[in-house]
Amino acid sequence: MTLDNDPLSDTFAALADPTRRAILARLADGPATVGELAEPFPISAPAVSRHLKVLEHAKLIRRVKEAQWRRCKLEPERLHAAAAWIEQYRRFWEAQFDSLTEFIDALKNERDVAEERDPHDDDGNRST
Amino acid sequence: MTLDNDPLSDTFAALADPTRRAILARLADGPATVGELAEPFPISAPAVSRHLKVLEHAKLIRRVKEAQWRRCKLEPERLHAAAAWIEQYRRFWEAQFDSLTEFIDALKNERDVAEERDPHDDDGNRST
DNA sequence: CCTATATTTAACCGAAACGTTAATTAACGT
DNA sequence: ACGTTAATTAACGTTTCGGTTAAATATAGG
Repeated sequence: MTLDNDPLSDTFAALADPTRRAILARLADGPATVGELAEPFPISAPAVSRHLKVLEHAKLIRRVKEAQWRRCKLEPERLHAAAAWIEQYRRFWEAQFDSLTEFIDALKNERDVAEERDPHDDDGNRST
Repeated sequence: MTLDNDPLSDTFAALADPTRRAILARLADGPATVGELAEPFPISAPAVSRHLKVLEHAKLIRRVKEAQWRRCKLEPERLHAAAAWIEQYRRFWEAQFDSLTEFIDALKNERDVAEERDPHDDDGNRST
């Protein structure tokens, strides 16, 4: 639902795409232009542009015009809201598990994949 | 449906639907049968069944057969993973904001809506 | 003004999401 | 065995999503 649903749905929908998550991860290292963001991905510029529009609509990023570039910048407020929503269930997993390290590892792996070239390969661990 | 993508995509995609979030919220109060879960929603039983299948595929719930019922139960591990992923960005929002209460309020609102009758209500909490 | 660069919009396509109703499977109670 | 209840699967339609290429827009700079 691209229309103005509830913010939480927009946030989670935006996060449901690995390319968009990779874009956010890259943006966590600092602002970047659309071209810089598009460079690692094997998809066309319009496709990236649309991903950015989704992220912007979800208010996960903000784009500021700068000459002929649009510099993108992380906007963490909605991530905060999403985390707060999930945190409701903290008592559940705390009651059952306590293994945090594997999740940290998993997200680090995804981060590496994003930093590389191919964002839609989940177990594509590789070395350089 | 989401064929075997990465788990994180499945998790966020599952959370992107307000009906499914409401189902999870209800399940946070304890296990329930499909019929019990379907009752508050104005959609058909097959639609609910499919939502449950999405949640089960994403491993956010588990269904155990019990006579002619299928009791659904929250499975928090993937929520944990999703929270862990988002937590990467904690430093960003901590650097910029500190208003936590409004998010708590927002999720309470969504919870109320779910508990009521109509799960697809948008809570326009903030301006713009 | 003209051109190169950066990015978006338009038009289109196939696949997936989400809803429906009708039919089906499974288990219970009598 | 039969009928009832619980839930799913089948078949179908509409909308959204994610990708493409081609065209449009905007800005910098000779």
